[in-house]
Amino acid sequence: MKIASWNVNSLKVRMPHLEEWLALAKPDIVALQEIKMETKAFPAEALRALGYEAVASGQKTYNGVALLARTAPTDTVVDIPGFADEQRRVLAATVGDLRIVDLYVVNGQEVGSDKYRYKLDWLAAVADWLRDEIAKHPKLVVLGDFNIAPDDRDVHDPEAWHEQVLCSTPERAALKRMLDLGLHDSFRLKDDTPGQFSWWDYRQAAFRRNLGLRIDLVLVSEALRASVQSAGIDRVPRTWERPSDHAPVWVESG
DNA sequence: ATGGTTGTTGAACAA
Repeated sequence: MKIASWNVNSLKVRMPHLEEWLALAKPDIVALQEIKMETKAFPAEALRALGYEAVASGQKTYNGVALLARTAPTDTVVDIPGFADEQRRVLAATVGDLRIVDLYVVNGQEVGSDKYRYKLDWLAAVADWLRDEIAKHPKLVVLGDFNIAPDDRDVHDPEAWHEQVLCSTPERAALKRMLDLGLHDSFRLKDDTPGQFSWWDYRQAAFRRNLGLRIDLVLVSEALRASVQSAGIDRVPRTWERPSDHAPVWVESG
């Protein structure tokens, strides 16, 4: 069972890349972020033709998440319980015996900004929700664009990024509160080396110079931890023409 | 140098 996450930064632009990558990587479940389209525009039929059933929660211009699986996802939730939010950033569903939660975490723009405060409030609400989800569904996978680099191994230049957004102590503490529910960063179960990134800025030839951050994560619950065979980051689509700024990340379990 | 690139929408915003 291969489970992946990819921030595609516009599914309209990146649909050819998604199709190519599905054929290459053959994932069983894929969480997408930043589809940047309304739900009604989501290409469900094209994906079905490729062997994937899909659910989406989109909006005009920004955000938007979707979940693809070999069998139809059920029991879909698109709102954080008790947290009013017009932004379409979460999608939870059941696939087989797994509960999947796809997150497009708020970016936060700059430490101390209104958007940063929204990010921390949003993360707290999601953690509260996940506490209930993991109690109901022990086999839980939480994956997506977390917009947080878990620690300095995940940052190309920790000094430059020190206490900057995506790396600040309150953001990392919010992520730790999530992990403390009994979730594990699958990549770090298999690889403790620094310099393994999932996002590179479009500017300054950042990908070519590997000036990136690891901000896309696949978290697995304790019940799934021992089943993780391998985990990784697929840099290949980032080399393609007109790429997303994020690479797909994945875990193989079972 | 508060820069630079990309995407959506149509000059500004978000990342």
